[in-house]
Amino acid sequence: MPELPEVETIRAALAPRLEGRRLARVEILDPRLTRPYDLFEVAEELEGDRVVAVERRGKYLLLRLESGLGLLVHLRMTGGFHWRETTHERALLELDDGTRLAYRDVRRFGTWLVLEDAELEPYLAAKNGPEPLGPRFTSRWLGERLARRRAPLKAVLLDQRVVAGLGNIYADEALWRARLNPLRPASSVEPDETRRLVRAIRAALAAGIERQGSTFSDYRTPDGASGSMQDEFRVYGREGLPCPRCRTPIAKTRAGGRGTWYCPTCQPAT
DNA sequence: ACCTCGTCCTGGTTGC
DNA sequence: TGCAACCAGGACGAGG
Repeated sequence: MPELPEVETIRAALAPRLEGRRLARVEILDPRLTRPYDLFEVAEELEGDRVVAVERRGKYLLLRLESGLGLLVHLRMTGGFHWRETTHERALLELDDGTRLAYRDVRRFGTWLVLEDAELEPYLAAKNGPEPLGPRFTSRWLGERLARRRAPLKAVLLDQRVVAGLGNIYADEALWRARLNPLRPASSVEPDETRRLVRAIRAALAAGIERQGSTFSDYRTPDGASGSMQDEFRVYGREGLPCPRCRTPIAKTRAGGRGTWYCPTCQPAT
């Protein structure tokens, strides 16, 4: 499931080969991709437009086009781009250099949205809080958001308006690094714990980017390569295995409706 | 306003 | 061995 490190890895792989290229052909193979809008006409409109930048905001990929339009892609669970032919292709981009770029999405949760230049910023700002690796994500900001929420800490971290880009995996990994229990009410987190959490979120995501994301089911880079972050998971998916810090068996619970792994010793309930 | 839960979707895993 | 039920989860909408 692509989270910030996986989306950033995909962005970095696409940018050098997309930027400056014209979209010679745009084909939507699965109409669900653009639901609730009908993108078939817009797809035609995109043809001939030139990609000027490939950006990432939270878990969104943004293809900025010369005309001012932006193609906003959310990969959800199983979306991804592939330079080579693959299965479960839901859309195709053909570039003016003859290159074929396929959009693959087994489970079809992913979405494509085309917005005008002026609409992009308001849309992204409404969906996403600060970038966790950027200067706006401070312990003060996070502390203010946590203070007003009684939901489990992990559930609040999965709220993209609080911090953009965390998903189920990196939320668990960050909480382990910060030694915080995922089920604690968010408002119970103290200022020094919030500072630890900010550093832990940054470290967990930076490690993921460095390792080109984590591949254990579906995610691949556009070149078909696997990430290696899954070999570095401290808690995610490791029920019963020893905590890397204290050797206590990792426990599994549910938080915010999601499978949640943590160390009962390092991450005590209170 | 906040919180929880169901929904979307498919393939891999589990259990009988 | 076969097949159905279950499970995974990001975002969103319904309902409390």
